[in-house]
Amino acid sequence: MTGTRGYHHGDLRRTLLTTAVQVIEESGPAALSLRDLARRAGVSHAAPAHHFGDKAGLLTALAADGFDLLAKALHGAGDALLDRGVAYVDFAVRHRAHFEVMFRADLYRPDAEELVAARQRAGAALNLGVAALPEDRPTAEDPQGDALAAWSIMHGFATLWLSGALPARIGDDPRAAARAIAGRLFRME
Amino acid sequence: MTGTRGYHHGDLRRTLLTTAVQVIEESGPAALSLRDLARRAGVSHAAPAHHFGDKAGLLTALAADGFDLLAKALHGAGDALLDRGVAYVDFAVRHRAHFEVMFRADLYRPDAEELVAARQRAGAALNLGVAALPEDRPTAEDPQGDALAAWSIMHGFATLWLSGALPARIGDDPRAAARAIAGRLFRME
DNA sequence: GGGTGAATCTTGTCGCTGGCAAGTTTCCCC
DNA sequence: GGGGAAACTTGCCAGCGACAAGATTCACCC
Repeated sequence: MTGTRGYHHGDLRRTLLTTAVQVIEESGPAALSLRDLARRAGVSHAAPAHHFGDKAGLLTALAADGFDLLAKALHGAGDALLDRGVAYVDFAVRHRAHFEVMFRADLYRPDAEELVAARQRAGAALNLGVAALPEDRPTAEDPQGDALAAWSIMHGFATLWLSGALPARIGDDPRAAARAIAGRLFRME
Repeated sequence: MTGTRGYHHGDLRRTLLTTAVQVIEESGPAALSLRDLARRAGVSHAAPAHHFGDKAGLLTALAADGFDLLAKALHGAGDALLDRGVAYVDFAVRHRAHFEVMFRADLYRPDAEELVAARQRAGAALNLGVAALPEDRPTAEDPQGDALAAWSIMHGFATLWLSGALPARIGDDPRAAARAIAGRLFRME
């Protein structure tokens, strides 16, 4: 299973995915090329197609990996909604390539089985944070609205951060900035 | 200046931009092709390069148009922050193609002169809404944080809406949904 | 230990794309 | 009406994604 010599690469599928993440982090999803990935892995230009079918197939697998990583990150962040919100932003910054692909449904096949399941796991992890809010908050009658508001503000901050649209005075610590912003929703803490 | 016959197209630059918007709305920015645009406009495959240099040049112009449209939409929405927030989401939904390109800096030249100016105009229109908040709100000491929080929640909601990631139960009226979400920030209204 | 089917990877090809170079036609303005 | 600039053309090249057909190796079972 290990070793990269010989006719068989040994772990080409994994290699292609991790290399794709590097390329996307450096140059964005638009710059990704299956032939370039093949060259970097030392295989022929048609080898990737065997594992993923086509480019959308590779990005589908990458997005599914991303939703699974996100679900794990959220679960590891504790129960409080604020902590989960900060973990969401932290995930977006640390796994920028995954995050950028996950929410660009035109790049992959959003109805692929593996992907739908992973996305559901991440969604469940998100909603759990809302259940930890105090029950006497003013908006307690509409927990789905609370979840959507929390998701929106953290997703928006993460997206703006990654896009480089934020002014420089924000600083370079996305976790701290996210915590300050998120605290304005509800009286979280 | 009008008329589309003859060797000179007459209004090719404008035609290419509006056609690009249609294509992006239907199939996303990744599906955009300069040669396809040229075919639809009835000109040769190299004609677009004369007006925009390359693909990034066309998208730079499209993004700049988008920031200008956004600035106008925000100014036309009244002074209240909540109304500006709803107008932001409304802009994203109505001008989906512009919006998708505007926040994908890897697709264009973010330091182009025309674009920087347009983005500044839109940013100023955004910040004006924060100035209309009541001065006795608890976070009044940090108006820039307020602006960032408001921008984040509306940008996040718009992005999630466009990406199709939201559950169907949200309904089909983005303006109403945005207003309900935004009201949770501050005691706006 | 040998054979067989499946998985993995290769080579070759096609149409499409973006970008460049060089040439042609038309417009504008003096 | 003439000259220079602007707008558009044809022709070309390398790179890409996708497909087809063939070569090599692996896994498993007798």
